[in-house]
Amino acid sequence: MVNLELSEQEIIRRQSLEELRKLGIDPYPAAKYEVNATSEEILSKFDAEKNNFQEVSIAGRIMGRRIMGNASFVELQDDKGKIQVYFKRDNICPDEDKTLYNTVFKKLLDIGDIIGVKGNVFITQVGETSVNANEFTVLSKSIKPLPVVKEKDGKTYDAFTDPEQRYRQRYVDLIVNPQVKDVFVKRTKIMNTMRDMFNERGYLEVETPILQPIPGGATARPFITHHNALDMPLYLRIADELYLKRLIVGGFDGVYEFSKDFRNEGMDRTHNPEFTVMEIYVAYKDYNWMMEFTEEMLERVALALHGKTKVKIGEHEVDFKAPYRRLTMIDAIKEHTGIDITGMKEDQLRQVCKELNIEIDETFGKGKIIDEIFGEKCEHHMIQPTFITDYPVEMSPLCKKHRNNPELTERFELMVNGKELCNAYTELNDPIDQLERFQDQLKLSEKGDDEAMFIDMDFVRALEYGMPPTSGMGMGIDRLTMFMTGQDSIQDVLFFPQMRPEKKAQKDEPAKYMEIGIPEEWVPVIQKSGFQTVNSMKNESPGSLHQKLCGTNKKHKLGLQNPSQDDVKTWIENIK
RNA sequence: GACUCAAUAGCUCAGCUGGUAGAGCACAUCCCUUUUAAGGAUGGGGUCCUGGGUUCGAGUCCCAGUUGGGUCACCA
Repeated sequence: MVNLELSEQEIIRRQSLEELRKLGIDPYPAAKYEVNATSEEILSKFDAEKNNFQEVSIAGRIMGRRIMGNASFVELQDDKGKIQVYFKRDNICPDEDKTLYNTVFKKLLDIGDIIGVKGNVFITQVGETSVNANEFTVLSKSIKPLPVVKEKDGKTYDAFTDPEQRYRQRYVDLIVNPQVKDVFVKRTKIMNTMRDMFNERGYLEVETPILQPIPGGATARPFITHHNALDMPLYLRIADELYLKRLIVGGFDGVYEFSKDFRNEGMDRTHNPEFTVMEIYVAYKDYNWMMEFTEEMLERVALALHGKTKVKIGEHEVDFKAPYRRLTMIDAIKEHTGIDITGMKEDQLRQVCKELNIEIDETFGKGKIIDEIFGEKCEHHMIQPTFITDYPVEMSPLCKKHRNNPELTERFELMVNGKELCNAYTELNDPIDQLERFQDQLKLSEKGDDEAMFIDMDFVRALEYGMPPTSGMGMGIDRLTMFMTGQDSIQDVLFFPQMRPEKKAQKDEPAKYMEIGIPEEWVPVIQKSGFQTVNSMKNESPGSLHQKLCGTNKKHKLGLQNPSQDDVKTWIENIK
């Protein structure tokens, strides 16, 4: 019996699957398939005069077919791209038996199937490099139809564009939208370029705990989980800073980690609950050194990706060529508001906010107010890479005080395209100062600031043993990838962005139908007729329900013996 | 979290002022023995997101919900 939940095309493909088996062809063979060329290699290196690629073996997914009697053209897509394959009946079937071409190829294969092809490369009359197939092998039958996207001269027809489906079913997105693949290839290239540079300098890639008893190193609401054996709460890390600095204490002079961090906060175009940050710590350096290191790194990444330092981000062209402009936070505020906040007290800063029409909270400390002014009035102006330096001490509890001004810290953030891209310090290594700063955070927390940092006494103890002067930097990899690939949503640089679970339509189990006397084989028919639950039939008239069921039976040629009207009447009466 | 837009065939989308659900691609059957999104003909395919309401009658109007997008807020 046919499955009523399947669409017509799915049913046909399942039938093809059976037909293949009947012909002795395994639609899901176990054996490896030897591949000796990719579409990309063939298209870029084939030379008719050299007559190379005369015994190629390629494999991929059928993305389009043009069947014309005893000759056909297939678009075959592999990891690197697409190539046309020419199927000629008498090539595939040199003998009398033409089944392989007429039945297997023409009728039983579909768009979406994965096949292997052996043949020789040639150029068609129209001038397209193609593989002339001598034999083909079914490698995997696809029983769900793929969205068909066609293109001609760079113009795309019927593109698969629904964001919800693209993110939920990324595999489909990757198959039919090849440019999506490119973003993720670039993402990996970005990380590899950084990794290469760090390794060349002898810094060590390390791994630190994701499950942490104290979520430190940043201010953010963490995810909380529970360890059964220890019977204690654990937090998913919001940063790896405190662990990496412990490693600097331990004697590594340079450590870095590409770390998945988790923050239990809102989601939008630039925030996903889990995201990737690269953090690096280098001993005997300060934040001035780190600025040079950072601009060198970004220049190198841009060059590796694009071969040039200029990158188009939205409507702007951003140049990652070092050096970048350096501007203190106070100067940035002066530049964009005309107000010099140097040396102002909290109440004066609140007055400034009032004048500038910036809303602030009662609980805000001095540092947070300054940050608010900067965020409101300056941040979005910083299109070209700009280092903003010297943040107020209150908002940087892990950062060393400025060598010339104890109100400030030796911290910088790099702003690109109006957004923060990275954050770096001359690290605080004075254990007594560190403890005091943690205690100040506690006071902020008592004042009502729910994002103030937790105190990590073990980290303080580590500093008490002595940490060399160190500079550290953290960079959002998702955001960097967005910039470097011109995507304006974080969902487009994550393979599997977080989504609400798909809702399944509520449906009663067959047993519930059988309780009121309905034979099991009629349950799918009833559900197909629109009654997903027993209760939904309650107010239906027996005559109408009877007609609908018989109709479904007939329409789908199920061949079931129809129930009598009295049967149906009894069923409805049995519903409680 | 607020506001706003959207959800119709496997995919992309029409569907007016409420009156039997439409197209292109895909699919099937046949013809054609064939070259570039596309040869021709015919045909099948629908829980119009879900649940209520108004109405003689709802894809369409109203209310509530679900999911997604956008803007804002929160948030580094």
